[in-house]
Amino acid sequence: MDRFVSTFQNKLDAKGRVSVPAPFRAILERDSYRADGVSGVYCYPSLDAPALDAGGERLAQKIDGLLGSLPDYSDERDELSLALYGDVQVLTIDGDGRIIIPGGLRAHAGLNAKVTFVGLGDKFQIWAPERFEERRTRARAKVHEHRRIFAQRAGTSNTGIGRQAEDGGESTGQ
Amino acid sequence: MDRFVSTFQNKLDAKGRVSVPAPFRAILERDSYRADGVSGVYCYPSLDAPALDAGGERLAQKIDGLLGSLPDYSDERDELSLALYGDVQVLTIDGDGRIIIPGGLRAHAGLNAKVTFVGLGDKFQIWAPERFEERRTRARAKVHEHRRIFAQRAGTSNTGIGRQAEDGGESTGQ
DNA sequence: TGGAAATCCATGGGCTTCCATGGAGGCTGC
DNA sequence: GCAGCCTCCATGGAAGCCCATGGATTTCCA
Repeated sequence: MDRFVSTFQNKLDAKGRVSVPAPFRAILERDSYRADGVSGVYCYPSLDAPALDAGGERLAQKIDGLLGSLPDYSDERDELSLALYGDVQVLTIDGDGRIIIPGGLRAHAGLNAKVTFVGLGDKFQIWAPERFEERRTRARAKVHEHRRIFAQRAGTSNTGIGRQAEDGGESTGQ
Repeated sequence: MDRFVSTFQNKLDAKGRVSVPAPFRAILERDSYRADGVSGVYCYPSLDAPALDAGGERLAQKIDGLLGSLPDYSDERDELSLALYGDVQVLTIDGDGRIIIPGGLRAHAGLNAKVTFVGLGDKFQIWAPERFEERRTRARAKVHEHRRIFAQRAGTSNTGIGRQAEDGGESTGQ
């Protein structure tokens, strides 16, 4: 299955447009349920971070799945879908591979001139670069902390995961 | 499958007309059982909220299914069908994408100058903006309450849903 | 192997279309 | 004849579409 991986930094222009990194775009196209390949990006404020969560059909189905576990037309379901679906926006990718990030979402993530796209497997996130760096530093520290646990679980094999990340090797999309 | 998502705020004019948000309209058209694309909107007072529930063919079929699961001629079924069908109105979308909300429905939802449309997946709701904000806040709180349950159901992967929030960010369509 | 050509991609800008909104008639039924 | 409803038109702003550019990478051929 396709996975969103790696990070990219692109510019947000005066009209609020950003290029979606080409690799992400390719995944989104394959993930579209529409035969015509016209794909949208489901995007909503992250619940746990000043960032945006985004993904394709697969991500949307995941939300469906969560709500599907509640009985149809129960009060509870209505209430939860109001919060989950109500905050979602479907961003369309234009002919040049760009999306427009609406003001509300931009505000939530504190986006300015540049934005960072981070692959997270099933989905990706959109961050303001500064905030992302900060979060990344913290995350690396945590990974380091848990390194031994990973190593144990992973047995002898060496995936490289759980080692220190010091590469700095950004795969900065241009 | 198409989903109603995101929130929009439109004006109710002096004649009681409102534009149905274009994305919702597109879904309704695809969902229409009529080849000509002329679509109606099934609309009725929400059972548990000062709002209106609305949707297309799919929604109507879902209600049929719900009622069909109850025994014929049971009191339960009679009551429920009265509640569900009794107040249903089929609103027609005019050439400019607007509907007229009849007085009874308008009263139930307490609509005035502006109305908020919120997507709930299978259907959407129409709210008075103030009441909507209130409900949205409550709903978000509930999502956080449920975060653990959601995190479990979502499996190992991380949709971000159900984790702790620190935001309060808006994501209002337009 | 080195250099030229082709390709991909992010970015900028202009232009057209869409969409929400306001208002003017016209049809119909009472 | 009047009220309610529907159709049609006008408008401004936003969103989407098309084309141009320039840099980086890859391909290909001499």
